Parts: sequence; C-alpha cells; structure tokens
Amino acid sequence: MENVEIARIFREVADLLEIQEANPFRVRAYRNAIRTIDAHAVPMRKLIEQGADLTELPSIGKGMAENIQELVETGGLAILDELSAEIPEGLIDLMKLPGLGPKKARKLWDELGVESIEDLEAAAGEGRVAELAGFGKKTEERILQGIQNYRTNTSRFRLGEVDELLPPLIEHLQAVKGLNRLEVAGSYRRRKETVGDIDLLVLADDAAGVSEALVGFSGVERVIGAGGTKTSVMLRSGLQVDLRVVPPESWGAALVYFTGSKEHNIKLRQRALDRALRISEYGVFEIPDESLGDALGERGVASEGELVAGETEEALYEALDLPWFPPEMREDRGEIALALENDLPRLVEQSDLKGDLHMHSTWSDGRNTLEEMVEACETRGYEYMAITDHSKALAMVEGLDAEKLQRQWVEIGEVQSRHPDIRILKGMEVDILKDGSLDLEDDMLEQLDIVIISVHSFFGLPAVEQTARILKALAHPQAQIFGHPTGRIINRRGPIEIEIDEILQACAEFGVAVEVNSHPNRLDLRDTHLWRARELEVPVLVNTDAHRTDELDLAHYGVEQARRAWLGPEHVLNTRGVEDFLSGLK
DNA sequence: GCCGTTTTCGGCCCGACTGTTTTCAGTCG
Repeated sequence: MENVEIARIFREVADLLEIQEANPFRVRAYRNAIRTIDAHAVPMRKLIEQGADLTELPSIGKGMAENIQELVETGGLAILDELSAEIPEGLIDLMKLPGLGPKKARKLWDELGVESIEDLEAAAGEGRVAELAGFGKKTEERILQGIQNYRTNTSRFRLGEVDELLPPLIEHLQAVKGLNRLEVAGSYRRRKETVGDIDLLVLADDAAGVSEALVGFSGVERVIGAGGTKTSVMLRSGLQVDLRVVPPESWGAALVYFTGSKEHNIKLRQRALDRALRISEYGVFEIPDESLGDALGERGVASEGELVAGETEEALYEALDLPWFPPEMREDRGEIALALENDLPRLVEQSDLKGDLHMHSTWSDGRNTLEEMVEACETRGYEYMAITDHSKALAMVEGLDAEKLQRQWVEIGEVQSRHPDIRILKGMEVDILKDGSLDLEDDMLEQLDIVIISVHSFFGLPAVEQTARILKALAHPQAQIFGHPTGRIINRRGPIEIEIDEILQACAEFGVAVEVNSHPNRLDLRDTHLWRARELEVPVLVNTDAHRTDELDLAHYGVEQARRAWLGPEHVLNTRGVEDFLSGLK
C-alpha cells in the first residue's frame, strides 16, 4: 500500500461523504490528510513499521492514523466499504463534470437512478435531466458537453506546454488599449509541474475591452462565462483561461488570492482573523467591532470596514506581519511558520548556476556537435560544463564504448584548447544495467570527471527488484550523480517503482548527488522528493539533459522545482565554482 | 475529523457567477 493509493482511497471517502451530506469539516479533514500523505516522501507503511507516531504529521489525528494503519495492515478500509454500500461509487465520476457537485450528483441518483457517466449521458440525451427541479435545459446541455470533454481531455497541462500556448494570447491581450498590467497567476506562477487552467490578472482602464479581446482571440473555442469582472474561455488546445480585471488598489490582494495556493490563502485568512482583519481578493480590511459576529454573515458587507492594504503583495503580507513569499513557496508546507521563526531562505536562482553537467552531442543522440554545445554553454556564461553522452547499452542511439569514449576525449582536448574560458569536463551518462552493474569498465569510469548513472531500460521491474538494482549501482565507487531518478515522463510514462526514501538515504550514505532534470516533460526528481533530499542532505544538481543547444535554456524549470523544495544555492552543487563543485562530488 | 501563545470544546476562508429562481442554492476557485 503506497502513499498514492492511501490518498486515492481517502479521496473516495471524502467524495462519498460529501454526497452523503456529512459534516463538511469532516470532509475537509480527509482532504487535508490527503495533502499531507501525497507530499510525504516516506511511505506511511514504513513509518508504521518503524513504530512512528503518525499523529505528529500535520492534519493527521487519531482517526486518520487509525485509517492509515487499517489500510496498510489489511489493504481495505471499513468506512469506505460502508459508504460504497450506501452510495454507488460511479457518482464520484459525475462530480468530475463541470457544474456538477455532490448535491446535484445526489439528486440525479435519487430521482433518476443515475449511477454512472453512461447513465447520465442517456438520461440527459432523453431530456429527463432538464425536468428535474433545480436543473434546466442549459444544465443538461452543459452536462452533455462536459461528458465529451471528460472523455477527450482529462489530464492537466505540463508547464512547458503552457509556456508554448500562452505567448500568442498574452501578445493579443497586450495590444488592447488601456491595458496597464497583466500577470499570469495560479499554479503557473507557483511553477507547479502541471497546470489545470490559467488565471490571468489584468489592470486596465477599460475592463470590458479586455474581456472582449479575450473572447475574440483566435484560439478561443468557446466562451464558458462572462461577468463584470470575470471572463472564462476554453481554448481549442483544451486549456481553460480565466481572466479577472481588478482595480489598482486591489492589485496585490488579487495577485495573492489568485496565485494561491488555496491552502496558503486559507492560512493567511486565519491569521488575519486573529488580528481582526478580513482578507479577500479586494484587499485587507479592518473588521469593525460592532460587526464582529452576526453581521458578518449577511450579504453585501464586502465593502464594510477600512481598507488596510491591497495595492501590492508586500503590503498585504506586511499587514499580517509577514514577509513576501516567493510564489513557489506558497503551498502551505510550513512556510508561514518558517517566516515567523526566522528569515525565509534565499532560494536558488537561475543566475546562480555556474555549469550544466548533463548534455548530449552528436557522439550519441544529440543534435549538435560537441563544439556547438561548448559554444552554447559559453554564450550562457557558464564557467564549466560536462559532455555526458550515452553508454553502449543504448545501442539505438549509438552509445559510446570504451574505444569510442577515448576518441571523444581527444576531441574534447582539442575543443578545450580553442575555448580556454570554459572548463569542459569529461563525462558520461552511464546506463544502469538490469543487474545494477554499470555499462562501462571500471578503469574508464575512473578516468571520467563526471559519472552520471541512469536507468533507460527495464522500467517495469517490481519495486523490490528495481530498488535493489539501483542501490547496487549507487554503491559503485565511481557513481557520482543519479540522473532523472524516477524516469517518469509527465502525463505519458509513470515513474519506475522504487523506494525513493531508501534510495535517497543510500545517496546520502554513498555521497551520490541527485539530479533535477530540468526538461519540463521530466522534472525528475519532483519537488516533494527534492524536499526529502534536502532533509537528508543529499546534494542536488540542476541539469538540462540537453540534446540540442536551445534545450540548455530549460534550466530555469529545474531551478523552479528546486525552489518549490525550498532549495538554496547551498543545496545545489552546480552553483559553486568549478573546484568547489568537483570537491563536492565524491 | 483536526486543532489549540486566550481554547480539550467549539470553532473550522471568502466571494463571484450561473441557472434557476422571484430571493437563492450550488458550484467553483
């Protein structure tokens, strides 16, 4: 029973409780526990094995700890069995459709006997949904449309995809007269590895003009909604874009609000209430004494109370006696407590990087020659770099054997003499073979400056075998860097099955650094694993794994994931000068 | 169901939009 499975089962319980109209705070308790479990690198089963007290984890109390224990020990959960005996689990799928929540899903089941998406499609097709009280013709159409979208497009967008889709839209909007400011907020600004939709925040003299411009953008497939301050459209790419026009005095508050995360915002609001302040997307307001209590619940009190802050993010945080938080830290993973204890860490920045230690050339499957890669690194201001072509096990890309590698060293020597301003390190991305041995002779490994070890085959080994294979490779005296450790391709190929915590502990023990592979399709290790690496004091390298010169520019994605794990320059080896860097490797 | 620099009981974030209504519930972020 892995953490992802526990989280999935808790999610089912929460959804079913919601349909059952259980205490909403009980539902929230499950959702909070899911966040903790999802983000924890150590498996719950292992914590239990070690006799750890699960209730020390945030949002895990007595009840959740018992649930986790039950799941780990029996593989099942009594509360889930009870719930699914009362309510069909297919109703959970219904809630994934836009406009359908627990109440409406429940009603569809109660009154029409709908138990699945298929049932719902049939009922809506026959016009029976529109006849229900609280439903109508439009809702029915929206449901049918939603079912289509659900089947064709269910996954989130990779950050890199969004970076390709956004520029034309932003350019289009910036041409609107009177647009003073535009910012992309949401998980995009927090640089999360995948993005669900796009939140655009705009300061403009003519709100309606910007809204019209968005609706008129050539990439728009349909308009989802349009009100006075909010416009939503669906692009043909399947990406949803929400646009908000905000007044200048609320700019900072709106930016905080729409950047999120939701959990971070909730913490801010709780803190505000403690000091008789109320936060909304319009600003920080004083709560007048006489309205404390009952009057707050009434409608139309939004403007009540004096505006304290809102024009900038800094001012909003200052009103709460907090420093400004980099968006990557706004995940409610303890950042507020940290800020209160001491200064926030200085997070690593792209400009800190002094070298890139993972890239390919035409010697294996790279598109550019070795010298072109060197020149491109020079252009980017790097002090050092490593050429790390594939080893011979990757026959399809003509990986290098010992003989070919020696010939490459000759070329490196020549290129080095033509480019004295950058240090070219002799490296290789050596395959970890099925049995955990390395795909290059020991005497050759010893002569390399940089040895990256990576998995490129046998992705499907069972966890025990896969973990043992990698542990063996990590123990090799010449292994220095573990490249793209989980092998995942986001939205396409899942991670290999490994005990990530054991692996990271072995890295710490053997002095092996881990890579955050910056390619936006990989981002491997991911943020929560980098977090664990920091805790275990495993050094991290931000590498691009570039197969072309322009891919060297992807390094910022790796830096951003590192920032999400609160890594500073002191945690990232390739922020050091070349001699310090080399002495930091084993 | 979790949580505690006024608390072990009584709290638990806030507002906009939609569609269906004649004043609002449900959903969403």
